[in-house]
Amino acid sequence: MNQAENLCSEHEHHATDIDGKRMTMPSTDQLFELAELFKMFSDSTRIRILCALFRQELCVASIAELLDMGQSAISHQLRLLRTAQLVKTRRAGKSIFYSLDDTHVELIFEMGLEHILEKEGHI
Amino acid sequence: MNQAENLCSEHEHHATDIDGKRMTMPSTDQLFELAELFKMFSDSTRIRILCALFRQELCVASIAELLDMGQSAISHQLRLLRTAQLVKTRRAGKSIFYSLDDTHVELIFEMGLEHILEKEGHI
DNA sequence: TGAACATATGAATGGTTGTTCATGTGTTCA
DNA sequence: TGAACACATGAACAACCATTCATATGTTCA
Repeated sequence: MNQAENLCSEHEHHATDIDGKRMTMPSTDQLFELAELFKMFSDSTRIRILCALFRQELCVASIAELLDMGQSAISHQLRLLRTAQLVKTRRAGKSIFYSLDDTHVELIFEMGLEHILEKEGHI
Repeated sequence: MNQAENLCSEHEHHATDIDGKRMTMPSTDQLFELAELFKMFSDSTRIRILCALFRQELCVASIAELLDMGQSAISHQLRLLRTAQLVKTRRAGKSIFYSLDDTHVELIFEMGLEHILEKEGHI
């Protein structure tokens, strides 16, 4: 029996400096915000919208047609993306064009795809 | 009135080559997988778990204590992270140690934090 | 101005999800 | 072996969420 195995029973839980670690972690508030950001990427519809906007700005009807979904559903999701400051709008006549409002989104997506490809290789 | 404003009425929706764009987008399946990945980051508890694992491997009880949550709740979340191949396990006696199983997670988080900081600056 | 169009939004709904409680599985050691 | 410990897991419940339907807002143009 080595020493590490015993620490749990002594309520130290194998961690030598839990309080110290907590201090170096991003604040709970920041991690909550981070979760909120990734929540925007956690839905297929929103991901497809953002991905479509990588290439060019698009109006709502274009996005709806591209994703083969109702205008209302798209509009609701765009509102969330707008609130998260991931997209911005520009009005042109009756249409409203949406475009990306963040330089990190593409990079984040790229690394997400790398993860997927890496894990697929292991199957 | 310029030409662009009219395209919506003609059901072209301002996009010159919608079909072409669809082909260059990642497949719907891939984007679904991508959403599933980001879904793992879309919860505060899971984010905090992963963040705690950046520094060192931890057993379940340590994580529960660190996050001030019940053991069962942590265990359920760890199961999801395991299924997503984001963490791996190592048994040591009665304890089971969890550690990160992906090199992209930290990079993705870093860019997420950059996004947050950038947007905070604009308020 | 008013009809047609593009988009936004509130309410309702079915599906999903995170936590808790109770219990099961696997390990250690006296 | 069996008690104590560490963790996993199934069921239940409440909270949340994405879509749809109906309708409202804002724009263009005849």
